[in-house]
Amino acid sequence: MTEAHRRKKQPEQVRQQLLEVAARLSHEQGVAGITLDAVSQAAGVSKGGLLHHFPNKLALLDGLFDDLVTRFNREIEAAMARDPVAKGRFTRAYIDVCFALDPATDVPGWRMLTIALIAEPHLKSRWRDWVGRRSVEFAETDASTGCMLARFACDGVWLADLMQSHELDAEARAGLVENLKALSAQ
Amino acid sequence: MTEAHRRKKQPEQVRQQLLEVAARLSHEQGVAGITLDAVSQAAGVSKGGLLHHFPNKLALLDGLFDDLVTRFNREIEAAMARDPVAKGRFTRAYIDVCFALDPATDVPGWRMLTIALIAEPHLKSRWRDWVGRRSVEFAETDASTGCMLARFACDGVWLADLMQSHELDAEARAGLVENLKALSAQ
DNA sequence: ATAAAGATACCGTCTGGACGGTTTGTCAAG
DNA sequence: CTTGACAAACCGTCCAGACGGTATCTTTAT
Repeated sequence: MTEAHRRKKQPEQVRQQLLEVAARLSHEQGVAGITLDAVSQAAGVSKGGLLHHFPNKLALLDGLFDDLVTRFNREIEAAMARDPVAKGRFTRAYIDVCFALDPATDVPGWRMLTIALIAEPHLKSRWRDWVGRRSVEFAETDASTGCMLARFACDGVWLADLMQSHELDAEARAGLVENLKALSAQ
Repeated sequence: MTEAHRRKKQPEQVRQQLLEVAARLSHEQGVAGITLDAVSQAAGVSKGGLLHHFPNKLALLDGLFDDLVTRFNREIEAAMARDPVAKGRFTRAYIDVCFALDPATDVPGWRMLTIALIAEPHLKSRWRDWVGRRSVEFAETDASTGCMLARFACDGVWLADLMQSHELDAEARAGLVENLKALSAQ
């Protein structure tokens, strides 16, 4: 009842909790699982509490998008920093990050994002912006057909992970990574 | 009122009409646009009529899935029949069919399907079955890393078309096709 | 050949529940 | 004592599906 009133107020932590729960629910129950009721309840917060942090559902999806893209960006940049060769550097980072995703833990969040991306015109355009900026930024080093091809293949693998449609063992994945990296240098 | 009762009964045609309308609606209004009311009304059929053909909403999605996969299969087989070389034949057909999709007309149906695939565990497993059967069937000719890679890249391009995230002109697409086909022979 | 007897293909309304969002209230920290 | 961080009840809408019909087609019995 007044439970949450008594506990220490940690708005930032609650906000993070809400995002995590939303990602988890989308994994367990599909898109339909992301309802304000379900998210708030699973996060141990009332619906009003959720709507205090995110004024409406779209804002919640937006927050999730920001969160995940920020994380993705950070990993890409970290991977790029480790790569001494300029040509195809972005593409190799893309490959590494995509294949480093642990299907059991990381994919769920992205699964939801994909669905939201395709379903929500608003998020779709934000994603397009991200892709557009990146492709301009790395036009000098990563615009070759080989690089594009490699990145598209990453997306395909990622999609396969998402819908668990292909059974790829570690060996097959390693083989793919090797070939893709070769393409990125071409 | 009794209008539709008087018209000739054409169950198969009505069924097809319902599927077409469902695909169209998902294109125009997103997944949320696929409601029993909207589909039935746009197809010029009552809700009861729709539920006569498809006992519930999942059955409607199932029907859509069957319809589209059947069409996809037919095109794949037609493309394979035109290819004299055994090695990588399936993969090349896959490439052709994926790139032959007219983003303006064919994608809408697939867009909805993708969303449903990711969102609906039931359809997801049916898709997995299809992929599994195909990959067994063409294990001899299309199991090389190059072939797999090419097909994954197709999926990536198809995803990009779906969310209109990349601006690919005809030239870039042609270049991709060329490279992918080279990979299929490797 | 034909009429009765289903079977099939629909129609139109109703309901119960879910869901996004609002409002009002309450507690606690600064 | 004001403001931020919640709680809890509530509202309007939308939607899936149930239900009870009616009209047309098909089969069967005569």
